[in-house]
Amino acid sequence: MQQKTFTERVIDIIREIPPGKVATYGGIAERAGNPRAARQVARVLHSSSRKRGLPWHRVINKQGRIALKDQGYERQKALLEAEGIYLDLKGNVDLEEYLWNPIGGLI
DNA sequence: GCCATGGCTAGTA
DNA sequence: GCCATGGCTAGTA
Repeated sequence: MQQKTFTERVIDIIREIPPGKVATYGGIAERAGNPRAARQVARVLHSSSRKRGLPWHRVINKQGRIALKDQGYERQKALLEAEGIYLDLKGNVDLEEYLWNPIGGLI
């Protein structure tokens, strides 16, 4: 029986983030089994969100901010707003309101 | 093996 | 500083 790799678990988790909610790099890494592998989540997003069709835009940093810059920032912001997520003037998302809580959602 | 990568982050000066 | 991958290199058989 083959265990899933860290990367596979990360991908599965990202897939589960529901529309209108967001998750953080660190939070995803933690759920996937390694709280310190946040950068790994970023790498996965960068390398396979296109081919795997992941909802990459629903992943932001722990400060509630979009990590991308320039065009990437604009694209992500537009996609989040299209799902009803509000970003303030500084581009901050209120994690209290929008952070996905997988516990409640899976029970 | 070694090294770069990468959309991070906890914890200092 | 952290760390899971992928790619590339040296050094054996």
